[in-house]
Amino acid sequence: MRLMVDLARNHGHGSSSLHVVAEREQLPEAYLEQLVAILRKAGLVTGKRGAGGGYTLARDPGEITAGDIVRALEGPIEPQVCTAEGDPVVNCVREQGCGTRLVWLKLQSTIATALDGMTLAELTRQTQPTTSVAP
Amino acid sequence: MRLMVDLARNHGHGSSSLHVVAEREQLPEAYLEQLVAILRKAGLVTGKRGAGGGYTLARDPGEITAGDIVRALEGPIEPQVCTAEGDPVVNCVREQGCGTRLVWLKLQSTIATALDGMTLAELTRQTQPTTSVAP
DNA sequence: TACAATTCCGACTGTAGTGCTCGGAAATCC
DNA sequence: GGATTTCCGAGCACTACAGTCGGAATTGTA
Repeated sequence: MRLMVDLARNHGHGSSSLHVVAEREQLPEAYLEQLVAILRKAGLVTGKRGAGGGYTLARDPGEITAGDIVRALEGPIEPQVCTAEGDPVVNCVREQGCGTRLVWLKLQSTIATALDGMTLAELTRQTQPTTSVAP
Repeated sequence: MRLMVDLARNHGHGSSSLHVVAEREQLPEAYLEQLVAILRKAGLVTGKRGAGGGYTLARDPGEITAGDIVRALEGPIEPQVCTAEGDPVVNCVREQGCGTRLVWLKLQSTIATALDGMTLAELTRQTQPTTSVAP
């Protein structure tokens, strides 16, 4: 998440190497490498190899939501297996009788709505960069 | 959760033993025992020992929310440690600069609102019992 | 009073996810 | 050719979750 917001902040100024991002965000570089691989496969970022390379957002910051990122990294939003996003009810034998399915369904849609409603553009707008850049 | 809804359904008809609940809800009794101990310590249910004993909701089903149950079993609602419910920001050094704290804060309040808005009474009203009882 | 039912309690186990490390191969720029 | 950087796979420590087990304390009833 922090990685993506960082990339969003630098969107339009070329690509950022993980090394730089890791330093800016105080995150372990080796770990980011692993995460960004998933984000790349999900089509959220694009990587460029070699010296001067790095990563860039694949879409405009206004077109990427927190939901996109969460889904890429953690799979479909499902408080319980029986309430997986979009899929038909397949894992639960109880369906009708289950007194709690309603809770998880409601929760799932609430969470999804909240996450899908926040774009990276908004997040960069509403927060300060971690290290201030000279003017 | 299923346990609590089951108790709510039987509220006003004496106490239910875990043995019976476990059978009705198809849940492992030994496991329920452990969970109900937590719920009891949280003041959500009361237990009565001995033959004919069992558990009862400590309050009216309309006075117990899904949020109460989740908080009892899983602790405060916090998508991230730095966004624990109610507490002042204490775990995060980044505070201002963190581009993602907003996401978790929003998520936390959304989830809490959703869970706190569902009472056991509503859940029993909107669902069928797992095994139908003869009239 | 004995017995059965039932809560109460603590310790233990297996599995999966999360955050993180390491070593190395491939591409790209200078 | 060398530095930079992405790409890839394997592995590790920790924690939470779901579940089991054995046994002690309490209470109603025959």
